[in-house]
Amino acid sequence: MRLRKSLSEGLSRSGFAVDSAPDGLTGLAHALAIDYDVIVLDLMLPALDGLSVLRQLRDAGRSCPVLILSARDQVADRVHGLELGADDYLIKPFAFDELTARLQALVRRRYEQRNPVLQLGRITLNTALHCARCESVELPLTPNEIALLELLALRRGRVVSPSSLEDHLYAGRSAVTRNAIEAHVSALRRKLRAVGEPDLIKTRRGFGYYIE
Amino acid sequence: MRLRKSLSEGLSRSGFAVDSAPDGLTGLAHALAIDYDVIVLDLMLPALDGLSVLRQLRDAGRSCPVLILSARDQVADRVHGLELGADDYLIKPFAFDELTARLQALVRRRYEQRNPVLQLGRITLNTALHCARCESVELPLTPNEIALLELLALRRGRVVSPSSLEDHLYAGRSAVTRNAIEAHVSALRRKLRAVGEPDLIKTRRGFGYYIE
DNA sequence: CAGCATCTTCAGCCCATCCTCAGGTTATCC
DNA sequence: GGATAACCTGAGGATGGGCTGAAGATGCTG
Repeated sequence: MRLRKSLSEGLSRSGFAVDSAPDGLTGLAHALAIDYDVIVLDLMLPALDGLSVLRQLRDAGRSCPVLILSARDQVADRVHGLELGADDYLIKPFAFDELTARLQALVRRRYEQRNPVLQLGRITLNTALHCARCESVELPLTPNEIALLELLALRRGRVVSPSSLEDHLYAGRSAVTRNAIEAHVSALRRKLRAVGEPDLIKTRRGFGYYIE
Repeated sequence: MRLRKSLSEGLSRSGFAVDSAPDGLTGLAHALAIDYDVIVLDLMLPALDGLSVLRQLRDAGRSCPVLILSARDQVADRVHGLELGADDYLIKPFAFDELTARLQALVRRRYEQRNPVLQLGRITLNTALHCARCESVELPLTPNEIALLELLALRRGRVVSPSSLEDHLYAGRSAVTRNAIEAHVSALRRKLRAVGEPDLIKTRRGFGYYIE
């Protein structure tokens, strides 16, 4: 395909080390074998379409940043791609400079560990869309509840103190009772319990809350 | 510049491996190329001022700890620096010991963030989760007991005085009997004994407690 | 302005945790 | 080896941290 060849050459000239694959199946195989800094994924692919590649990549637990290339009329697919955990997209035809700029941004972001999709047990948390799903059922969380869940998820494996949670939820604004955080955690837990994840958020008495 | 040279030499003598740069531009280049443990940043620099160096460093996603050196009248800059993500600051002129102490604190904090797990004999202590395990069995420690264990573990190899332990456990709050610490050590030892580590915490009569 | 969703506070409950006391044990010093 | 101070430890009442349901406060939307 002409686009693939010219992309490869252009990106190489821009300083990227490029691997390219002629179809979805080989691409997926590469992506599973090698931990790339970033993946450019065309939605129109032979052998296995782009969205399936993305889904299988994410199902395998890979968090590598993915930029989708789509035609102007593939709006639904694009949205679907973002929900599946794509990180960015470009509409064909695009300016080459735009592509390199976005790829660089994605690579940079990767090192800040900001993959927007986090898997927490059976819960999938998308920090870009600010929504949480349990096996494709969306949880009806309020803004503060989502914010809490994201704060804990992004720091998973560490205990987060209530005061730190306060700082992030009410950045600078008026002081609230310590109980406000507790109330939100309580509500959040109730909703998690309803979908069968009662122990996602744990308490470490005297220190704060944590996940995992 | 005299300050730079004497700082370099002093820190080297104190056991730090030091790189130094004559101006902001070279400093930034070094900082982007190498993942330093900690950066000492003078706000008054030729070629590129300290705050710009800091901003560009953070924009590039680098989280390396930064200690700012500023003159007494640069209050606004100092505040701005902390907002940009500096971790500590010192006002010139400063005591050299103060600098090394703070740098060590920053390095230790960074180390703890990256590697929050300490191994003490058969006990694994996770300072991020504030929990202790003995061969994957979690010890049922109370907040004060965990805090005590962490304090001793992070200073292992040196004796920690009861008053220093008090300071950390009851930061500023009401004074308690000296016996309170003893009681907690006692409880902690009992739980360690129960998993077969009876001699982890030792007493140096007249000075305090220590590990190892 | 009414209706709705969300946020915050209140109050009460439960129970893990704390601190102190009192008496026992060990090290240190002469 | 005995006196003394430092340290240890078990027990129990008091404390307060954390949870939760309900209700008032706030703010957004149509």
